[in-house]
Amino acid sequence: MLTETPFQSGISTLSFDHSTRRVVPAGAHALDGVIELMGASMSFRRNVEIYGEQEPTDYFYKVVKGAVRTYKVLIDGRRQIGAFHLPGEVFGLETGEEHIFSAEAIVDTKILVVKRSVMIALAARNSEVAHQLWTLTGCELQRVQRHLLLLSKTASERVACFLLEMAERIQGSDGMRLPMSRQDIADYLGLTIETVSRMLTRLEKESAIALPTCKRIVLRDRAALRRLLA
Amino acid sequence: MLTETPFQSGISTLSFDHSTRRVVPAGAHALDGVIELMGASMSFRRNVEIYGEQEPTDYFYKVVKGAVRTYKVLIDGRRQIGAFHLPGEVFGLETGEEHIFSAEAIVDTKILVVKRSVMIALAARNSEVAHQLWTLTGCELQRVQRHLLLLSKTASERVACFLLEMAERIQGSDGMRLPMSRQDIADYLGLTIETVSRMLTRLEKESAIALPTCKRIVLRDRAALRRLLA
DNA sequence: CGACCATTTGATATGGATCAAGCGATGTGG
DNA sequence: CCACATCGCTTGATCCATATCAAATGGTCG
Repeated sequence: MLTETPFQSGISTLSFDHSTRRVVPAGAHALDGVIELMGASMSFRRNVEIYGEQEPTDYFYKVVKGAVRTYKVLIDGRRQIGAFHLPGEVFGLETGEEHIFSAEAIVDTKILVVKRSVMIALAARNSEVAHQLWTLTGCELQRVQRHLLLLSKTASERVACFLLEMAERIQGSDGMRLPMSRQDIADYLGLTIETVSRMLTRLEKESAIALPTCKRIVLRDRAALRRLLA
Repeated sequence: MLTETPFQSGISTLSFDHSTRRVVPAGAHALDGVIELMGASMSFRRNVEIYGEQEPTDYFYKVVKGAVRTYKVLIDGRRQIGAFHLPGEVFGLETGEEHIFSAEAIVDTKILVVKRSVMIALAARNSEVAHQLWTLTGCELQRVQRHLLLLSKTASERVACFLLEMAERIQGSDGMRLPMSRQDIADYLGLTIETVSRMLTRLEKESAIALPTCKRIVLRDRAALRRLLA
């Protein structure tokens, strides 16, 4: 019942990954490589929409510089942020015909876009690309599942979890500079800005973190934060 | 940089889908077909574990009869249910090396299992299978995203949303028989059993539903339930 | 019938939302 | 360079939806 094509094994060549700036085996980052090679560069100013919900899922995206939020506005006006995407990350990997979430630039942002149809055609001919399309989607699935678990925790646990997650993704010797506002954080965590602010203040009083400015956060006691991860 | 294999198009043959009991084009349900043809049948009694979290993701599963819940127990002892899987549905489609959630039979359940490595090898040779592996994972991603949005709603909205979702998946002329307990529903919706029970009672008082027995639920006014979907 | 477990119902407590005010950073024009 | 306006953040007071605790009811199986 299955049509067969010659089995594909091994790695045939090398390529340069512009996001990690290293030469890597083609295939190890085949999809990333495709985006780097074939992607069109686009720039979006702060708060500008990249795509809207219900628009056709015509492209895959990769953040080069800046930060992106995906979100959905509920009927009652509240906004749920689905994800933050930082430089090097691929987003827009949906299999449905239409986007479920909207995407906006949080700050001035540069992204690469590749036509979805091109990538799918490529995946049909190249099992390495197909495998990676699947793997990336699986990673996104894991991320959303972790986000789901986050929403069943208390406010302080959510904030601690968010800080540890961001610290892993934003490198910085003297703490990290968050690109997103308190409202963005609140809408990601399913809390209000007031609650987020109160929890940050509490963590600062407990010396778990320091807040030199409101966007810059230093994790002073990661163990204390991890103890909050219910 | 990409190794190429002959492009694969069209549908070459037909197959019988045992879950839908219809002859379908191979490829249209290629992955399902593989599971039906190659899957090993297994039976699990009510409340028996199918796999545990942190166990290696060695298999893909398809429910034949019964119902399955996937869940994670948090440090504080609370349980978050990630999904309910009903007959005909594929689960265990994770790309990571280890399961993030555990899976248990809700009632006496029959499932088909296929080795993950076999399916991945097949996907490497057959782009139709690869595409479907991706598509199914994408559907699961959508499902989890909808679940995430559910958790940002009020208690009555969550319950209404759950009932409409289940009604679409469980056919039954005179209402549906839910396989899961109130505790399962509560842990899926991030509520307590008391709150779930109260919301059901309220919906019954408002004539939106009827509760002939506690497991059997009749949707009497779907429009009223839909009005609750914030 | 009686025991057991799941569900419902009732009374009270509480975490986070809401409403409201104050504070601090950033930018603009004089 | 400073006064002032603006916007985002923090802090305080109160309220409410849902959790928690407790008891009654109902359904199932020996």
